[in-house]
Amino acid sequence: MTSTADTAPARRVPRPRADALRNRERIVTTAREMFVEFGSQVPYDEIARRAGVGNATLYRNFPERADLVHEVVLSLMARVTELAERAAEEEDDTFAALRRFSHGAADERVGALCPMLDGAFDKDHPDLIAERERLEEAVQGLVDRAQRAGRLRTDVGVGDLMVALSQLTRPLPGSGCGAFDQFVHRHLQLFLDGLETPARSELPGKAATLEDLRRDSCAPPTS
Amino acid sequence: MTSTADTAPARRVPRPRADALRNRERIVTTAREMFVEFGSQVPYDEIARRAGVGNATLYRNFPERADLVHEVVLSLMARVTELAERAAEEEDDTFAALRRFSHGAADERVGALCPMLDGAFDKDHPDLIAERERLEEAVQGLVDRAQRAGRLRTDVGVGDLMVALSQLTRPLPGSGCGAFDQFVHRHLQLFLDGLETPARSELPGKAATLEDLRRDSCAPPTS
DNA sequence: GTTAAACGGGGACACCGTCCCCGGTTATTT
DNA sequence: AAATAACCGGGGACGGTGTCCCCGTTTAAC
Repeated sequence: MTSTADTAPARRVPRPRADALRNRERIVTTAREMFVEFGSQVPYDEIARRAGVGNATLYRNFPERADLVHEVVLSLMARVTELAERAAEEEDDTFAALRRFSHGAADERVGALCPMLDGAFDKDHPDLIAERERLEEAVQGLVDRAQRAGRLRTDVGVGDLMVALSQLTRPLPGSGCGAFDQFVHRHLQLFLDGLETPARSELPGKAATLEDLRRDSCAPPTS
Repeated sequence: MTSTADTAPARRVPRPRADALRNRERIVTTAREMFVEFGSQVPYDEIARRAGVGNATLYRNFPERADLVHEVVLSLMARVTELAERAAEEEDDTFAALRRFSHGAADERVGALCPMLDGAFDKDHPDLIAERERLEEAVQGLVDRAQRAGRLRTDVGVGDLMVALSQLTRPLPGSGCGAFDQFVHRHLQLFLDGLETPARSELPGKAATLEDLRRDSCAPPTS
């Protein structure tokens, strides 16, 4: 299937084995789920077990935990960005686009992005900056459109949406069961209802941009 | 052992030392904060350090971790219950009462109740059941009143409110900083706006009672 | 069929949280 | 104010757990 135009260089065969690729994919997927559920400090061996691979495979693919976190965050951001872009493209109603994006992001467990905030990996990696800019642009576009159309209250920002989205979609710790998944979309829907115009109350504080999040989230906890 | 009945009129020393009581109080308060921030598995020594007491004092007061969790949950539930009762009593506007309670509960970090769900302590303790009934009654009263007054949409239940409240007020893992505190009340306010009548959208699923929560949240994750 | 990369499990090492012991301190009693 | 006993707090040993490597086996690729 992968008919990549590799005119074999004289050096070595650049083809990784098929099962190796499959395992790597399984690991990233599993890690994303477990990061959301238990945080990015979840034991390596647990990830390996749930992914159905040996722990050595995990260590071979991601010698540093930061590598794995990086990969997970990157893949998730890409998926969420695509969600935002497609929602903007395919929905005429600006607020419906926002709803669609939000529910989609919830399904993707966008809460997994919170390891971005605990300094356990390189926030300034080029890949990450690039992907982040795409994401910001896409979501900011959704917000702007809805606000310009007078459907979304103007006292909220992208940061508000993303943080609330993360919070509402996080599973309760310990309970591995999906019992709360049924609530996630209910509560998200209620939150979105609150975002719609006309505004029903005055909000404390000020609208949060993604810039605000990055800046404020780096305070050392104890020092 | 100590002389029992002949010298002292009271058989037991009726007075624990003043600083002992003070320390115990400090411990519970600190533990509540740290449970919210890091979960109920936070190291004992850390709690002691932040509370400004020696670790031995902590172990002397709460030999089992379950004892400490029990105490924290109980005190938190009591405070939240009181919030609900006072809100119902002092606010004429039914929806304003709901708002006041919700923001108060957010300040109390009601998200700390989620350790209730990881089986790390006795859910069936008499004290706990009693306090839980008081809490349910109080909050249910707020909800009923607002719904009967036509201010609160009727497709939501107490469970929806409590779960969303917990989710929105949970601090992000790792980031010990309170940078997100400023967002909590904003997002809660937005959520509450979504709860008000008239309903702006149709919710998926069905209204959640507290009964639903208790039943669904006890599935063993992996064992 | 041959080759070598990839796999998976077992186990040693190191780190961290738990828990106890004991000298010093502080509140209470006369 | 001095005596007394309970309480406090830090240091350190023990045990558990996560990390990481080694090696025999499997499996995809040629």
